[in-house]
Amino acid sequence: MLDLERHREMLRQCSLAAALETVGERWSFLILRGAFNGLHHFEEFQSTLGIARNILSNRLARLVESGILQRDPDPTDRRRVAYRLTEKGLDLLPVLLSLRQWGERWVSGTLSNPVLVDRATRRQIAPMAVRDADGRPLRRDELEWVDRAELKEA
Amino acid sequence: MLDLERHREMLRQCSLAAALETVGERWSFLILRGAFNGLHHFEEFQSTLGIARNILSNRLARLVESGILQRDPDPTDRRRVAYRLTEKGLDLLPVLLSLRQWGERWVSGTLSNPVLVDRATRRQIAPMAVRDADGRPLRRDELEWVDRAELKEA
DNA sequence: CCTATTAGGTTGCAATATGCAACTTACTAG
DNA sequence: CTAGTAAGTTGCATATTGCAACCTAATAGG
Repeated sequence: MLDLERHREMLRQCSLAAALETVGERWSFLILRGAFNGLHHFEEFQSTLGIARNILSNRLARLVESGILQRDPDPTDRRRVAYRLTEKGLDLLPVLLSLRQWGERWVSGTLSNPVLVDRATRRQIAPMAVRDADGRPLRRDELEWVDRAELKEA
Repeated sequence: MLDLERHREMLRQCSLAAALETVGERWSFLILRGAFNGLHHFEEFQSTLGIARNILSNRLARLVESGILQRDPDPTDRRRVAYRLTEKGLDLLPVLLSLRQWGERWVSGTLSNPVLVDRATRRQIAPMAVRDADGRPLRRDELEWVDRAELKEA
């Protein structure tokens, strides 16, 4: 497995691979979904997800280690530990929503619950979409991949 | 905070697990990244990703089976097979971009390449963000999770 | 204080999944 | 007819996951 380590280093330069290194393991994303929905404690994650305790222990440790969750011992009950999302973890929300919307549309067919709303207007958020710099949604035929070097014009 | 039974019910209705079922396996997403960047053939995926041939074979089969890729035998060279994204697969672009942007910002620190632009203006697309129904980006403190049933107010 | 229960783990072991190298099968090019 | 190429498959080693039982430190109740 030495080559595997070397390969991981190579892939670290691609930010997608880098992202998957930290959140691409089995269960990691479901744990994060739980965290976004207000779960904080080991036993809560364990019972709602039905994940094996050793795997949960391992994943929480890795998520903490990579700065996505923070581990806060409860001062009023020293057995308890609260896991909560850091800024880095909270910033995964667009990923989570995109994936959820895709699953909703193409796999499960059912509308997910709960739903995110604009607190002020109580209106549901827009579907995640690729948009231009002004926020206008772009169709796929309006998109093109270019080398970053060619971007300098204008 | 909501009780555990309620969480259990929420998590059951969430389509995230369904999505992860089909694209959450190791390598699947990196294969899709390749497909989005123009790879089509077995040997191309194999050599650019460095993935084991048997695993690649298995993942391609699963992605085809779940309708994310389609397998097109090349009529001019009957050894060759082109794997290309279906509508369902192409619709994963927001997920891929969100994840890539997160990795760029929080993990790799380096800017990814290539980059998506609006074909007409040559301007780079906006970062993936949570937006209200009118397309305005929302800060995290403007967001709230609500039960879908409470949404009915026009 | 003594005991039961709870929270958050760890351990040992079986079942799966992954990784690697070598091999195969069908073509195709020369 | 031969060499090479594309897309796999096979056998076997290593890693990861899942399960159940166990452990330890803290409470909670009487």
